[in-house]
Amino acid sequence: MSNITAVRGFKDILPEESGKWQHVEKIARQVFANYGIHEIKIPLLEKTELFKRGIGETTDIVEKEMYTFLDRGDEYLTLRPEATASVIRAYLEHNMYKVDPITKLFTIGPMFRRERPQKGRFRQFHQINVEFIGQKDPRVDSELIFMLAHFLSTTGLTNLKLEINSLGCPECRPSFRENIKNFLNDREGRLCPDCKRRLETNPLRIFDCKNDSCQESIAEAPSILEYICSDCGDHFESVKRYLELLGVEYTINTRMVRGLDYYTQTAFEIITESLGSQNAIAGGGRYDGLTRILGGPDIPGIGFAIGLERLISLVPGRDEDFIQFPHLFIAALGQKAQEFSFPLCNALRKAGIRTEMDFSDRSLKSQMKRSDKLNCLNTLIIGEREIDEGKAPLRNMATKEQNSIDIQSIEGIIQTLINLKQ
RNA sequence: GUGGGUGUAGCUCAGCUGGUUAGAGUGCCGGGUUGUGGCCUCGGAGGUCGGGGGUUCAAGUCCCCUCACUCACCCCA
Repeated sequence: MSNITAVRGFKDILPEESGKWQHVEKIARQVFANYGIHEIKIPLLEKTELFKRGIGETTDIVEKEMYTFLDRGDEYLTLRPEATASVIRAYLEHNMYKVDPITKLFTIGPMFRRERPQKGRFRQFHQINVEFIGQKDPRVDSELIFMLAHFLSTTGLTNLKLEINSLGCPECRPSFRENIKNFLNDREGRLCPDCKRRLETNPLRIFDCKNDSCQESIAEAPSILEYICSDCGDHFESVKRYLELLGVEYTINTRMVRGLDYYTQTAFEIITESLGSQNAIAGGGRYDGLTRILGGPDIPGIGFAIGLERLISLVPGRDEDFIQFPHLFIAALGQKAQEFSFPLCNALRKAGIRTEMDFSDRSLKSQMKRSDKLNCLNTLIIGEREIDEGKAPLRNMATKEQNSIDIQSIEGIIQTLINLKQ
């Protein structure tokens, strides 16, 4: 019988990697707290309708990437492909806007998209999401981006690039879309097959194509920024001004389009050179129409998602730099010492001292080897002789210094080791 | 969904044009005298050569199918 393996595109995060994950999540919680953002935990499973309406029926995510199933012949459910729709659903469902018109939320967890796996892209992947709901002020856009940059640099990332754009609003986007379509219709012969198809489905996507001929065709194309209405234009100008005020460097990428239909006005991405073709480590934008689409009142919002796998792969430092080594290894020699050490070991742990020991009663040499392998800071050697004398050598594994410590009482040993820790 | 690459010990890989009991490094376990780790040294365990079929006296090595992983397209975090 063959072995059962993990599902394609679903990854185990192994113990040696988890230190880095915890480190990054800890920084996230600390940074977010400074900006008054509170954690919300939302379900992994939602009614399919939520994503169809929220993300958009014709997006790639909804058309071909969702894990959807019929629940006991009753209703269609979907493993969430992104978090914003769920956060807004919860926000509306609990009437949070009535308690406080300004809400800042974050959530951390897995997302599911059935794409072909490749470098930096998995079918189950993790995101950190932040949503600022209830404010339209361009300063909100700018401080959200400022905070994202703050967070990423705190994790140690460098050489990141911020790109921003404005996608306009339901008032002004359609006219731009028509214009691009007309512009490209004349040049259809030079477009790649994919882009010919996009001409009908989503002409804005042609901006993203990497094909040289398509890029040439579109080089002269009008920019969306020439078409957005004055409200959107003013908003974008203010966002840029406030970014400058906050000292955030950016470049304008008029070709950036986003894959989810709910975005309006400000859109942004953080990209890196060092990740291969999946180069976006974070992305987001404003979604002022989303609450209405989901059946609520008209409430503006803006947010972003960070790809945790991508982020963590760029965090400097080796995996082992993020794990906590034991303070102490107890090498117990012989029956009597083992009997003495077992309760001692667990009393030390209870007192906050990371302690390890070995039950196999092996030679001191192999117990020392194990202490070394576990990277224990100190080793306490206890044999019959030590128990009789009430004193035992405590070896500092780095300096090789050995000091005799009192082992008359467990309380005494705990106190000695706590003092040593400081 | 479409292409390319790769699948040999826990891990990283070697195995020339098919030829006797499949190798190395690393990791693991144990020794190198009586109670002290890292270095060195000796020994040991560990592989249905991804799976299935075929060609052949003989296949890890050639052919076909299949699966998995991986990179790219696509899309996005």
